[in-house]
Amino acid sequence: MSEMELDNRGREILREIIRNFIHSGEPVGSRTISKIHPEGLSAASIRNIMADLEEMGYLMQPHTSAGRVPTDRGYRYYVDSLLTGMEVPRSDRERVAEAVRGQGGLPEVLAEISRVISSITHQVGFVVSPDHTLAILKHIEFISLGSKRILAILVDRSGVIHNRVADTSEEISQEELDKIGKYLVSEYHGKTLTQIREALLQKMKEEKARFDTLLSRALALGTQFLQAQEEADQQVFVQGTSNILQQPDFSDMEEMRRIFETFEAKGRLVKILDEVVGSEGLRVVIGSEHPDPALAHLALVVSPYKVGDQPAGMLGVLGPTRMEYARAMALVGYISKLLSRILTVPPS
Amino acid sequence: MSEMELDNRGREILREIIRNFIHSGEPVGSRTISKIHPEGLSAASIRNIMADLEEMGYLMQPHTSAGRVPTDRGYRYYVDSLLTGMEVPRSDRERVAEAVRGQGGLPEVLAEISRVISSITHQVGFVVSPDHTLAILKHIEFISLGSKRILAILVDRSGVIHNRVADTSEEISQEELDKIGKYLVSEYHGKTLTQIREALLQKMKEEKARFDTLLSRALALGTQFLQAQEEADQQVFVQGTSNILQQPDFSDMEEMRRIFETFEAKGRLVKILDEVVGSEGLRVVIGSEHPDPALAHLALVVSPYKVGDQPAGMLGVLGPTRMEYARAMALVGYISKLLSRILTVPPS
DNA sequence: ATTGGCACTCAGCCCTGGAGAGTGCCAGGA
DNA sequence: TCCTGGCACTCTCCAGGGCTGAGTGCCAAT
Repeated sequence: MSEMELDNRGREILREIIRNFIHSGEPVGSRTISKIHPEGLSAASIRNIMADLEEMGYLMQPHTSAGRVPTDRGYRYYVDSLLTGMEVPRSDRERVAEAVRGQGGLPEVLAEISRVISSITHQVGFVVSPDHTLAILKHIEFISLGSKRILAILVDRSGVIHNRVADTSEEISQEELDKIGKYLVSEYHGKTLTQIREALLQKMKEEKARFDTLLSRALALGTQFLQAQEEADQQVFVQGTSNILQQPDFSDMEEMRRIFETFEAKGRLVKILDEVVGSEGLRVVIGSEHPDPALAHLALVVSPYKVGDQPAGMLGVLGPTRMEYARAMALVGYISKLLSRILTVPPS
Repeated sequence: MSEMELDNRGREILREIIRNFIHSGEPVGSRTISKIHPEGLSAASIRNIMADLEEMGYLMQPHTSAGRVPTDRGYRYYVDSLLTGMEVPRSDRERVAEAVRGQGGLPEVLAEISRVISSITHQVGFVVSPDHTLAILKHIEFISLGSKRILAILVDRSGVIHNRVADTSEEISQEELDKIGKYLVSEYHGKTLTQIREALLQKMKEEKARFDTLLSRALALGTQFLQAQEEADQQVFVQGTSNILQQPDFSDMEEMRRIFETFEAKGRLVKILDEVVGSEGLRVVIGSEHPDPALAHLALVVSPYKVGDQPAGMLGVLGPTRMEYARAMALVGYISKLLSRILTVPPS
């Protein structure tokens, strides 16, 4: 094996080194691997291979006389090519099931899921709530709060409740509001919010000339609230941030502070996640691969989940690059599939 | 001045020491104070006074040859007797006003307030949302989500929206639900949720014998949801946790972890706050005075706010005991009064 | 190609000694 | 009686030096 490609033995050694490091957190030396190695290579031979792996950028030494530590590139190779698939243990599946079965609306369930992820992996778990615009209209209701303030309550097919307050230019009576609500439901029941908004805009153009005040008000009100809804931030549930502090890998307070700041600024977090997550399938982002430097020493395992056939939200795990990738990936994959199923075919 | 009581000069010195320590974070020595002191006492005299203050438990030395540091008792005395009242600067008042004026419902405003508190004090800011049970009914609506699942939406007089999903024992049609909602509103509009619940329970006893299904269902449904509502956790908005990490006062990771855990477990946090907050007025809890050991090195400035004449929620600041008490107290007091006013006379 | 051997490097630890900050106490002065 | 200057003392902090243990890189032998 020279500098070009990784032969089979090199891969085996690399895997063993990373596995070891993930569990111990200590730089791993040639002797350690030599003892484990099935074919019984001597420490000296391992050293040669290690030197090669280092040259290729998969490993590095914290200092001259220490063992080796994986680089981000090393983890990347490990995740892409060395990882053996893993089942989610039965006990974990049960904990997830329990969280999903829980009482309360979707927000409560998502919060509970983030809690379970955090608790199983001992890392930071997160769930980003589904995109509102994909919600399918089931019921809409307008309630006058007095003097031109109107509250809109919208229920989607899976029982998620969206609400929004806005001001209108003119006073509208409660009866009229009821009628407008009924009209919108009867007309657009079963459509997604985006579809409805488009349909309303279309109709507004067509009907402009006419003077059916009820209808025009319905259109105005509907578009106004759907617009607001689209702009509303997605909710983010983050749990287990204190786990990050446990990790001995971190000692730099200033960096730590920036990480916590990122967790707190939910909007920024979603943006970062949006940048890296695809429309399909699980992604792993490791250390320096992150677009945001605040996460430069963290690894992210994230997967989108769907509502119907549209990607709607995402969930995952954040932790130090020294992370049990296999476990985290299995869990995140499992939950994202489960959640997609639940949201697509609503319970009952 | 001997061991018994603090004479005027002792108080002056103590105040100066604490002021100094709050700003520098370094143990303060006799020379430093001697230089500041208006009456021009020598360092040696200051030392004698310091020794007395230490004996009385207001100060301590981290080690023999260091300056003095306030004890929790010292801070307590400072807060109770040495603090000169302070105005909230105009610029801060404006930032608060802006947060309150913001678009969106109450939750958004409260979240924004916690953010402003954190940003002004550079500490952790928090707001606990008002107790649901004090809300005054304006509108209630039941929506069937199919197969015995029912969503209740309740709007109170200040425009806050509460919603809750629950299962019923038998299917109820949407028309019936509408009727039930209308009935409850017409009957109990303007009452608080607690009052309503009691009235309903009362009525249930009386009407037990009769067989008006609509009425009995209304009663059952109403009590069920109001019950659930009372049990619902109060929301807590916590912001600026990362500021805690900036503080050089903390270095013990394990303790830090426990603090962050406490911030994350909102329920536990509310319980702790409930224990210390009174029904009226601002409270300061310093270090070891805390009932919960997790906060043993933190200081808390907290005040309840009211809806009408009932204490409803609370808000405040959490930070190291080395905190700018005057500023924090002024700000928390100011905001709590402002919030009480807003919630009592809702912005039309 | 693999291995045992050997020299080398470096973090971690403990010890030491000097500098600096601050104290406690004492004796002299208003 | 209270205040103050002076002085010895204590203790942290830091830098330097020596030792140990872990682990490496390289070389010559198999």
